[in-house]
Amino acid sequence: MDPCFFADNSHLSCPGSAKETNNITTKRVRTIIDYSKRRDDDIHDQLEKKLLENPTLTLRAHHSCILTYTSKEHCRRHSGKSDSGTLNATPSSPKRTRHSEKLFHFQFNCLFCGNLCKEDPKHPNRGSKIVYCRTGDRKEIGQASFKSNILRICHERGDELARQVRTRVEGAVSDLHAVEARYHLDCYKKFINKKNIDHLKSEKTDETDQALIMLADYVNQHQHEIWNSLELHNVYLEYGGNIKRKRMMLNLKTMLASTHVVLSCHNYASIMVHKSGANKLIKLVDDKDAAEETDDVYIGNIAAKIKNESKDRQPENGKYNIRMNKDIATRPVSPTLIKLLTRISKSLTYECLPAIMIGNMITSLVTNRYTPLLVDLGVKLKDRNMIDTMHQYHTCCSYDEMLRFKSSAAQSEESRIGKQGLFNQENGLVQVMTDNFDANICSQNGLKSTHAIAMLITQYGSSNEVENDDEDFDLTIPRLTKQASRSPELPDIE
DNA sequence: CCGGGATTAAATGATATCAG
DNA sequence: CTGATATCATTTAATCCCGG
Repeated sequence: MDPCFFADNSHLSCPGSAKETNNITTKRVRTIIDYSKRRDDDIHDQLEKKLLENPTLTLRAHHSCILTYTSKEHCRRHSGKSDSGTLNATPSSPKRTRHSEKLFHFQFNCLFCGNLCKEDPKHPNRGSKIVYCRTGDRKEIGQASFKSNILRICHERGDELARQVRTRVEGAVSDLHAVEARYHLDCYKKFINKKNIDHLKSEKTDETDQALIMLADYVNQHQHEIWNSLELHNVYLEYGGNIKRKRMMLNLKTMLASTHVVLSCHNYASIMVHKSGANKLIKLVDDKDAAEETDDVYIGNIAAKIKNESKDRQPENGKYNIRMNKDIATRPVSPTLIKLLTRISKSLTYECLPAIMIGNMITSLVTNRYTPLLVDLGVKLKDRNMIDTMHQYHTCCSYDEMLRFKSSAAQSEESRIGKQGLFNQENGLVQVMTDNFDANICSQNGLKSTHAIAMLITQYGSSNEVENDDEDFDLTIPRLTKQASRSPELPDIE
C-alpha cells in the first residue's frame, strides 16, 4: 500500500498505515499547493517541482489528512492568533422558542397561582383542597357567571397576578368547566379576599390620600413640636384616614422626607421631628461612611447565613439525580437567599424559576459542586459551545461533568437492564408483536418509501418487579470516578 | 503553607454532515 | 466529489481545592 503523502511531510499526525490511502487528483494537488503557501511551509516547493516533471501528477494520501490540512479552521489555528478578530465573534444567541415560556394547562395548573394542581393519589387530603370548575353560569338570571366574576375581580385588583389570571381565563376557548379548569381553594379565597383587594387599592391610592395630605400640612404648621406615631395616627384618623399606623408612618415619612426625620426604635413608637429641632433630641450624624459601615455589617450577616445554608444543602458528591422537577431543583437553595430575592423583586419568589436558578448557582459556587439542576441544564443544552458559554456564567455544569453524568447514567442503566431479564422465559410468556407502518415523508429511502417495522415485546408477570421498583425506586445513580467514566468496564457477556 | 489529586479551559484530531 | 463546517472526544497544561 502506498504511504500517505502527509505521513512524513508535515507536522500533521497522520494515522500512518492504519487506513487505506486515496488517490489524489492533480486538481486537488494544486489546492494543496495553495494552502501550503498560505501556511508558509515547504510543501508547495516540493509539489511544484514534481508537478513540473509530471503535469498529471497524482498522489496517495488519506482523505482526512487533506481535509485537516486544507481546513480553514486548521489553517487559522496553524497561523496562530494573528487574525484573532474572528475568534472573538460571539456565539449566536440561543433561539427563543415558544416552549421556553412557562406553560399553563387548565387540567394541570391552578387557575390562580399557576402551580401544579393535582391530587396526590397517596395523600388525597394533603395540601390545599382542589376545586374543579363545574358550572358555566349561575342558575338565577342576572347573576354574574363565575368567569365574569373572576374577570371583574381581576379588574379590581389590577396587579400582576390579576393580569396573569385574566390571560388564563380569557384564553379559555369556552367556559371554564369545559376546559376542565381547576384551582386550589386557598388560592381562590386569597384572590377574591376583599381585604387583599382593598390593600392593593390603598397601595395605589396612597398618593391621593386626602387625610394624609392634611396630616402632613398639620405637621408642617407645627414645626417645633415633636410627634410620636400614636399621636399622629390619632390625628390622621380624625381626618378620616383609613390605613394602619405603620403604613401611614411610612407614607408620611416619604412625604416629609425633605423636612422631617423619623426616629424609630424597636418596640417603641416612632418619633417624628423637624430636622431643625432634631438636634435637641439626638445628635444627628450625617455621615455616609457610618451608614455604609452598618450596611456592611448587615450584608455580612446575611451573606454568612446564606453561605452556611447553602453549604448545609450541598448536593451529595457521589450521586446524580435522574429526575428533575421543581422540588429537586429547589432543594439546594438557601431559604434566606430566597427571602432576600423576594424582597428585591416580586418576580423572584420561592416558586419562580429565576430565583431557583440564582439559588442553584450560588450553592454551586459556594460548595464547589454541581447541583442537580445545573447538571440537568447541561444535559439539556447538549451542545458543547452552549455548555461552555453558559458554564462561564455558571448557569450549567461543565462539559466534562455532563459527559461524566452521561457515562454514569449509561453504565447504571446498563446494569439495571441486565437485571431486568425481560427475555428470560422463566418469568412468563414473552410476546412479540410486529407490524409494518406507512411511509413517513421524513425518513424515506432511495425509493421514496419506507419499509419499516415496529416491534413491541412484552412479558406478562415481569411487571411485578417493576412495580416494586416504583414504590421506592432509587432516584439517584452513582457518580462514577473520572477514570471509570472514561474507560467503562465492558459487561461480561455470557 | 504545601503537595498531590481533581478539575478545567483550550487545543487538537477525527469524523460526520452540509451544500454546491 | 469537493470543500466547508459542525460535532465530539481526548489530550494537556494550568489551576483549583482540600487535607495535613
